[in-house]
Amino acid sequence: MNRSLGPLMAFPHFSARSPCCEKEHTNKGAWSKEEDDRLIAHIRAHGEGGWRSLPKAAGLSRCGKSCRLRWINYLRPDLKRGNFTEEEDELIIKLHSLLGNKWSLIAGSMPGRTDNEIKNYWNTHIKRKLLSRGIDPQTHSRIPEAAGNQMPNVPLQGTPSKDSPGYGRSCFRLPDLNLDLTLSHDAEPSPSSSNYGEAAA
DNA sequence: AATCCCACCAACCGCTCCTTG
DNA sequence: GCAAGGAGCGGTTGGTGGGAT
Repeated sequence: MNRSLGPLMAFPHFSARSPCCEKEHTNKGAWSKEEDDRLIAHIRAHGEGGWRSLPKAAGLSRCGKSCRLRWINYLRPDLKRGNFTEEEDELIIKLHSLLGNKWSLIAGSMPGRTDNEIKNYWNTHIKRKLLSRGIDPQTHSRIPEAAGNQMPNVPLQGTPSKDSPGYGRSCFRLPDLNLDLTLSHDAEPSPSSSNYGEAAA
């Protein structure tokens, strides 16, 4: 991580934030079947949200963040799981070239897949796949010494960054991809933004 | 059979963003 | 406009299983 940490990092005990939970009294590590069942039962009864208070209400000795992660990445009923298809591979590559490491945005375009799953898959499979094609996984441009003819060295268009003007509200397009990604805080998820399946085909 | 190495992935950590009062 | 707290995100770590030696 290369975020500006500020002077407080030298003095962690002066953190401006209280911890999200009392770590001495929370379980860590792998979830047991019983914990999963409790979490599922609670969310079925009360719905998602209120993660901070959920552990107590559900009778779990877990941090709220941990509960949220477990639900989103593993317990949610609409998860697809299983191997990624070749089409999904290509879609991830294209979306990553467009959006960078915005895993949640990429996951938003891939129903049934989670940001964590995609991130892991990227780091373990796709990075290597691109390198073997002579493509830099971060820039999506050709690696000079591995020059082949796999891909024209086209500069990326509109790869967003927090420092770029209009971040979060811009429209990005990729020439060979039939995408119209309008990123807007107040935009409704529109059917027109769900044509990624066609684009990947 | 033992051990080492590597790939995979669930989960954690620390940060920023967003909402609310 | 500001501060505080909750939610969400992305990077990283650690445990585990399988293949190689």
